[in-house]
Amino acid sequence: MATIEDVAKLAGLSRTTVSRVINDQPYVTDEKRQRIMQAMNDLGYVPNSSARRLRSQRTDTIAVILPRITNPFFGHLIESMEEKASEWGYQIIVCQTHDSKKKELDYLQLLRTKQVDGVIMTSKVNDWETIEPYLESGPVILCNEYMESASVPMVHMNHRKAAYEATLHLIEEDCSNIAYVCGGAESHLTRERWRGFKDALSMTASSSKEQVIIDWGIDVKDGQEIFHYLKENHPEVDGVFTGSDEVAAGIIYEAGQSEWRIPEDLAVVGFDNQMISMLMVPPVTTIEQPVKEMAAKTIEIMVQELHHPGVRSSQTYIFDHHLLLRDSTKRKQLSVQ
Amino acid sequence: MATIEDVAKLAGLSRTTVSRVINDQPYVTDEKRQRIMQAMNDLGYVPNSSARRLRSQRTDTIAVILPRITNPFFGHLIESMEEKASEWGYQIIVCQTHDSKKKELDYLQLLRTKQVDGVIMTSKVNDWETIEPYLESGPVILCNEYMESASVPMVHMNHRKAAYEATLHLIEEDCSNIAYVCGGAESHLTRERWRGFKDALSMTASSSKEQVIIDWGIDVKDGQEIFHYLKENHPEVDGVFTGSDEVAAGIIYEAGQSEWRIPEDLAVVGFDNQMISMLMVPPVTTIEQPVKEMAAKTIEIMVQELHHPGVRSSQTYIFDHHLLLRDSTKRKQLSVQ
DNA sequence: TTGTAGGCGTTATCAC
DNA sequence: GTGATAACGCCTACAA
Repeated sequence: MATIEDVAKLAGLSRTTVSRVINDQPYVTDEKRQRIMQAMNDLGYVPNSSARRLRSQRTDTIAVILPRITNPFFGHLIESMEEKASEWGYQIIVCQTHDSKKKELDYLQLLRTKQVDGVIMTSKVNDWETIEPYLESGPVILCNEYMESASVPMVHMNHRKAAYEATLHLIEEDCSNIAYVCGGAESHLTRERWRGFKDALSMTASSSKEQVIIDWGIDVKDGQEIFHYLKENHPEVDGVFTGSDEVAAGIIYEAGQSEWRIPEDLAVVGFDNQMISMLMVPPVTTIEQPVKEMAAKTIEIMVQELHHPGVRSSQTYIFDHHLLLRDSTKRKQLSVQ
Repeated sequence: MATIEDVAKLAGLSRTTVSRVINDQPYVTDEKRQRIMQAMNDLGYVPNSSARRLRSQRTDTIAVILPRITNPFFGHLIESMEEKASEWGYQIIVCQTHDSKKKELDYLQLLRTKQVDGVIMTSKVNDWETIEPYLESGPVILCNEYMESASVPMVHMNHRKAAYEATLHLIEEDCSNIAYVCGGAESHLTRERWRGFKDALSMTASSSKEQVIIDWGIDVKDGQEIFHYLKENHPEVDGVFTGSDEVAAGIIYEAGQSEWRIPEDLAVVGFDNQMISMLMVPPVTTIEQPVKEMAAKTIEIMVQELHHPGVRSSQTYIFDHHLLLRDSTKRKQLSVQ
């Protein structure tokens, strides 16, 4: 590997001057600049990034913590983040926790060891008290996941309101026994959805029966099992609010296998407006999140914090959801027909 | 930020001894080891990774180049790679090219600037001649995408054979006008599939009509458009081989909207065995790739190359596919019923 | 068993 | 305009 020293020698100049050329600085005659460029070319020189990092104390890299990238919501989120970040000259490193507290901390450690300049958390499994000490080492931003009291910037949707609207919709479609399905790690986001769900239920005088709650629904497979669980143990349930389109799809798929009719026998609401929610038969009523916008805003804040360190903001940006009504909940119109 | 020097001072010892403790080396009395650990704790010391990288000339990071992470096939691939890599203490950085030649080269450049120790290419948009010079800077492995003549290790399926089998299956199901759909960048992988497709067709005396080829099918939306394209321009087509489950899903969805029957009016084959292929109505016949195994093997080779540099192998590992027969192609049995 | 000192490749500071 | 020189934080001969 050629170093800056080699270039300097070949060009018959000093490292300093070469460095100036590399970094597009002034105070170099055109003639020497040419000579140096030539030398760099001849040697196939490229600046060593480890050395630059050590010297500049910056890595131009951002860590994004998420549960698993195969969850399409996070896939889309990180895709958008990567695009935006690269516009600013930053790299993204993907940190999958698989909901492990240890892994999450390992990844936060990247901030301490200066392998990344900042961390974006799209999920959170450790307590905030455990995470807080890491803030000293660099900016941390919460995107998607959030908390009550902000000590860091947060970018997210109002999940409580979203869940509220979705549940209300189920009620309006004459569901009288609505099950609640969530999954993944216990989190504020999940609690917010739960609150929204309860808010809606409390609007109605009904719900005599005991509430059916399922907290282990993450993917399609879980959805399939959940259907059978409901069928066996809670045949009275006629509506389900799920925290993900994948779970909703699993339920609907298995319902089809068992010759249940959706939405007549069971209305289903998903979350995230993934492709799959449109493709299912029947298509799934779901909640759309402005993923790109949230990703862009998050990167924007991060870049700002990195460019103006010390100005630690803790602003919160809340985005609007959009309830997409589809056939998986269309009970009234169907019965009229 | 505390440095090794600070720790040494606080413990009343030298940097060397501290370094020994950090790296779990022998020749340190237990007592001093304790003292140093204490000091590290008190100062909240963590080794600076940029310095380590510069010193050791290693980054413990691997770049994975792919078109887009929201394509589930690549999502699963990178998920498995990340898991395996982290077992070996390596990080993965995600490099989405979006099929841009420039981006691909930018990412390969990471190898030159020593930001990563090695590169895994799961797709390839530039010519091999363009890529070859980068091999000097570190190991490059092809996973999924491949070439005729190997100068680097390759891990992949036999796409020709897979396409052959899938097409043969369509023929056996009495499809007489089979359209071929592929997408993304022109690549060897695509060409191999095309060959397999032709191999199968050449087995039959039929196919009087001109071949219908569509080369712009990547995702669900494309699939939807392709359906309409076929409906308008090639109503004689009664079978489609697609290079992706997403495209297949799009076709099937739109066929449903137009009241076409699948597979009676049109049989559809997908690729990759994504969740969606099982969930569609009807479920989609598809080709399963051993994603986890390929990912694991790729990381294994990479780690080996990194641990024993110089021994540049160019071994090829070919994995078997598995054709999953589902209802989207079940024409014969249906007509018998 | 411990410490000294040099260097990994850059860039910033200060002289010239 | 240009060039010495000193860091950045760490590891590792080599010496003691």
